[in-house]
Amino acid sequence: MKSSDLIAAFLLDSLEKADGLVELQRNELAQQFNVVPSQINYVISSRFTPEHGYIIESRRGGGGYIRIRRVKQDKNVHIMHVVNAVGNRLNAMNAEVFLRNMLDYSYLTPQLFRVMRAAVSDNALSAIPLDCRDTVRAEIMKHMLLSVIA
Amino acid sequence: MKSSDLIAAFLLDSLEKADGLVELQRNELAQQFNVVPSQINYVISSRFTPEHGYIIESRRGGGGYIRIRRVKQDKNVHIMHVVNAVGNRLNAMNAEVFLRNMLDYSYLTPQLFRVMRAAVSDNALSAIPLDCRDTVRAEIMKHMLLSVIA
DNA sequence: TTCATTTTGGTCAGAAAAAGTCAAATTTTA
DNA sequence: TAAAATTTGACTTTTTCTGACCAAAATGAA
Repeated sequence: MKSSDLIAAFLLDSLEKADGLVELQRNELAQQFNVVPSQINYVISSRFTPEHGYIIESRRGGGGYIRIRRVKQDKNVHIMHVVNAVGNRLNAMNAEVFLRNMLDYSYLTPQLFRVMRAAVSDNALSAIPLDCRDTVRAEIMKHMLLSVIA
Repeated sequence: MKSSDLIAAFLLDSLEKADGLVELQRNELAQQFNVVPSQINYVISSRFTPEHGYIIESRRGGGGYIRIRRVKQDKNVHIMHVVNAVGNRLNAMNAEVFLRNMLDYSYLTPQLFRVMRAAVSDNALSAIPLDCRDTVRAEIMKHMLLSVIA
């Protein structure tokens, strides 16, 4: 059995027991599974992404941690659907369409709509080179949407 | 739990109870939390700055003190102040600090706070090269804040 | 008053304690 | 065998903690 799978299984189990919220210390966990610390990052970034329904938060320095939060999917199915529909790239026009649609269905308040539109607007993202702007926009959009669910 | 967080929590609690004005003795407080005195300075300068909405006054010599005062401001003024304070670059930690402060003052709803935090988190922006990430973050933050005012 | 002593708080740099990044090397899978 | 997934470790960044030394205010003696 691969280490990554073992670690992922452990984290899934912990999430189950802890009702969707688990906090870990990278070095400690790495030691428990006898792998280098950066492998914890690999496991998380390959299996606990927003697309998989998880939000990651972390802190460095003394007393640092990595926190994994599972977002509920049974409710907010529509929003999850949008998250998946966004995919890897998202242009400004489609972003607007998605947002307006959610506003129309009252999945978003008008204020939330304005803020999210501002965040993914071409104005806000103008410093990003065109070739990766839509990728970044997709990421921001997905993270914002998941935070609404969480 | 980190000492710094414990001390900050204690100070926030004191501020709450004392209606926004608290006065302390550096050495005494350091002793209570079993840290060196300069750590009190660290906690204050990392968490109770003007940007966070606090004013610090102090006096040396016999009967010396450190006074922390929370200042209340008009909502839009405060938000504009944050917009200005953001400047051209903004790292993830300061972003969090600004947002949390606005949340504390009820300038943002908890949901708005979560969404905005998600939008400027390092996770959402990980596709952007490090050397321009903080610039983009600053832009996104400012656009979102302005959309709240508008 | 003047000035030495004591009592505070202030600064800063370095150590320590985490987590993050990236790309090369290896292993697995199709 | 070629592509994808995994493993590893060297290097970076962020945050916290500590201590040595500095500066200012109060106090008391000469």
